[in-house]
Amino acid sequence: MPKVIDKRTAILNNALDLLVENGFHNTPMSSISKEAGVSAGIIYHYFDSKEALILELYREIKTKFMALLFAGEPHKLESIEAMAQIWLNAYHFYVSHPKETLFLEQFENSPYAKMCVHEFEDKFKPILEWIEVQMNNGKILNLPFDVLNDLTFGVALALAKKQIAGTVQVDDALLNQVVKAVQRSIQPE
Amino acid sequence: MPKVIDKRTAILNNALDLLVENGFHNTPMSSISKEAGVSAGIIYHYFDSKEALILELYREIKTKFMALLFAGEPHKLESIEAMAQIWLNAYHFYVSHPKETLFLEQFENSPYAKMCVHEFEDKFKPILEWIEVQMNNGKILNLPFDVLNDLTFGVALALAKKQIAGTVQVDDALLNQVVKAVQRSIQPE
DNA sequence: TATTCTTGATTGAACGGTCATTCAATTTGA
DNA sequence: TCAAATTGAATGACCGTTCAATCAAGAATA
Repeated sequence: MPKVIDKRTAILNNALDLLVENGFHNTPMSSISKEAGVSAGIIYHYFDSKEALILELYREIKTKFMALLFAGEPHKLESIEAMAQIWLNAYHFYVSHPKETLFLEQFENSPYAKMCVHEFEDKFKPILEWIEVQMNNGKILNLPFDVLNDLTFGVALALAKKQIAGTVQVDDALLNQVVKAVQRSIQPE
Repeated sequence: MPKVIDKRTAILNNALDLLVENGFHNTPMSSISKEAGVSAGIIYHYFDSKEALILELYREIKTKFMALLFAGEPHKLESIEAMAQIWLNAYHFYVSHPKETLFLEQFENSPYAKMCVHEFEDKFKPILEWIEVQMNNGKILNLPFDVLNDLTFGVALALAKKQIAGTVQVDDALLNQVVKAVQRSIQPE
């Protein structure tokens, strides 16, 4: 029985680099195989198609992201502090995994998105319930979840993308200011 | 001398529809010509290449957006009200020009972006100066411009995209709440 | 131990489809 | 009559995918 996973992960790793660098459509399978040091055909031994390869990459990255999102046991924290914890978890994932972040962005803004974003929806259930409780307690503005998302995590992503691009230098003081601004925006006056 | 501009704008209009619907790379020139009711070759009479066509579309849309962004003479308004005015201008452009908005998004998240986004940078000069004044007066948090942007216009864009996608229904009351939330986030406590 | 056997891994040339672009020929309209 | 507009078939490049052939290595056999 031959090795296994080495070549598969080599393919995935190099695919990530190239897909982020050149975009999905300007990344030929041939360039992925070349960069990974394997033959053109072998990719089709591990993946059904280019699309399947990209979907698999998405699933792996998104799973890793989800795991880190709820790190630090935010459910044990009180009220608005839990939100700050999750917000910072998201932000730190983004800036410490730039390639993964840019991949997720490209993926979720592509036609592929429809095919499997729903797979991760139920991971958000606990956070949705938590938000409902906070709203009922008057701790958080009573807004649709998607709108709250734009006001909070959307800002984290946008800021991280600027940091990744080098457009802004985000130090701890600035990050703190932004967290407070985000909290202020979603709290009743 | 034959007509002129009809065919050119027919090409641009149909290109916009198709590029937004199918993405840049899944929109063959042949489909654009077919949809516009012209022959395949004529596009190259009006545009040097597919890339040139896309760049031209971007320039026209971005120019239209910029013009509307500063409508209502916000410079005559006081303080934080001006910001709300511009914010609403942006939001209303987005929701009333969904195809244009999705095109801008796709364009600015593509490799094309580097080629001409800088062309519109100086249009922002006046707003930058206005912000500096507000900061010095303690009306706005002293944050880098890009960060302020994410906290304000980034939210407008994200919300508009959800509205376009039909994910959330944004009525005037909700919009008002969001504007206030955004204002709160960038004001010193 | 030495020799097949077997099965998955691996190769890379070749196929087929798509698409941006070209251009010789034709049409249009002043 | 001329120049610009227009056509659409042809060209050539690119790229996803296939596949017949080869390889590698453990299992079975002698």
